[in-house]
Amino acid sequence: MQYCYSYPHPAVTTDIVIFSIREQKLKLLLVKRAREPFADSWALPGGFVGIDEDLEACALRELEEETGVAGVYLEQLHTCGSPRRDPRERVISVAYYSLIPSDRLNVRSASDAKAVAWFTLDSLPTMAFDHAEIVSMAHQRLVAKLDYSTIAFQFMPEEFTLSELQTVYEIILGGPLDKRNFRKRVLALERIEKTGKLRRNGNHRPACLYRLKFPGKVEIIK
Amino acid sequence: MQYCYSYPHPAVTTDIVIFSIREQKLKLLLVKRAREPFADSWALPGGFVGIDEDLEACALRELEEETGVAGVYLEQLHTCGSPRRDPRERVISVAYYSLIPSDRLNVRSASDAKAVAWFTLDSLPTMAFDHAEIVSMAHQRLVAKLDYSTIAFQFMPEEFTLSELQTVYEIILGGPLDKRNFRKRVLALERIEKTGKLRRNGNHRPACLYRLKFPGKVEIIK
DNA sequence: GCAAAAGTGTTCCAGATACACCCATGT
DNA sequence: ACATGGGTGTATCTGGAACACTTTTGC
Repeated sequence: MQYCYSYPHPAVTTDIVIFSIREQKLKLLLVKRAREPFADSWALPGGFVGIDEDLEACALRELEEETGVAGVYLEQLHTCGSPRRDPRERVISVAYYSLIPSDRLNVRSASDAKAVAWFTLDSLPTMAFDHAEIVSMAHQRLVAKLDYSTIAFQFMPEEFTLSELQTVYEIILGGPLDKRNFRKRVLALERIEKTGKLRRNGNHRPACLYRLKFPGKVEIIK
Repeated sequence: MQYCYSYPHPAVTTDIVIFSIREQKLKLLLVKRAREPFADSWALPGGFVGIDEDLEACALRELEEETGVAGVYLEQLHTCGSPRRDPRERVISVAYYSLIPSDRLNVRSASDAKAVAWFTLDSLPTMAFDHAEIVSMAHQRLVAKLDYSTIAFQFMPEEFTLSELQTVYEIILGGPLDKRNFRKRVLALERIEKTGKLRRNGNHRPACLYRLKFPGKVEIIK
């Protein structure tokens, strides 16, 4: 079967930068390419957009195929279309990034026989295509959004403690935060509430558990 | 001549939201479509991406074709790819927005027989495709960027007065600003400098002229 | 000398920052 | 009783907001 046009058409893909907090580090998910080009290189999960498929739907589908998770935060990042970024044909890629709560551990190890692994940002392998650039943009955007949005909440499981939330901010920002100021600020947002439950975790006072008032909703603050 | 692929490919276009300050208003440039679909509707300037053409190069080309201006600020906004946004075939559009200095008046009235006109944001005509959404996103982005970047400087001609710059901010933000606070803030950025020249403009004290220290460069501030 | 825009500093307030101790639990 | 992380309030600092008069020119 052939699909013919009176002028040349590019192919269009989506690629997804999938962030999560794992083992107290900010990590992202890469897949090992099975086929040429860049066979055996690591790359962002992604794939071709179906001819009747919405761009975001495509990204969500790829996300679920690679990680087995659905219903997570997804945002469009940038569209890369340099004419020679793919040696096969002209490919324009719409990049998305996604934040996955730490408790969604059921990442399929190898959905369609591809190796899948989490990498920290400071130990990234050489990546296929222009994926290193995309990752860099996504990271910048994530860090910027911590400041002026509630995006970090998307890393949290359904119930979490304020200390856990603070740790997430500290991991992404790369430095310690003052506990009292952090709590004051985050509670003043009025976007989280106590569940009433406590978490007993070790030889110390149990922590109050919180939940998001508006799960899935990322708001601009300030 | 036919171009054939083993699976269906979408078409890709760029569309450009062209902002400028004209007659003390924030306006944007629209073109009247000559052909179907949406013949005689107003639409954003834009067109198909050449198979070997970079996305940004395509936007710049369209921009120059419609306005006759080159070397202006251009930024990628969003990629729209809803499957039914164009009735002809699947078209994915990479939207850009652009800021044009007020003195670049040489907008070609009708480059290729199309009507071209400037519209204020509160008197926009019904627009083709999803262009109204794109305009709305571009406007939001512009307003947001005023706050945390030096983007507004891109509306200025080579030489300008502080009052003119303040007027640009007031027009976009839609309200008056305090003159002393405005000057303090904008000079503290250290991105503009006196040319040494004065502008005599009426029955009053002449104003110092300023120029950008880094023309074309938009920086994040704060 | 009068009208009209250019230019210039200080006070005040709110939001961010710095900082230290008691609490509840497990061993 | 002690070790461990959980939880809380106040003083200070800093950047933004409010605000009014003098200067230079053209008529």
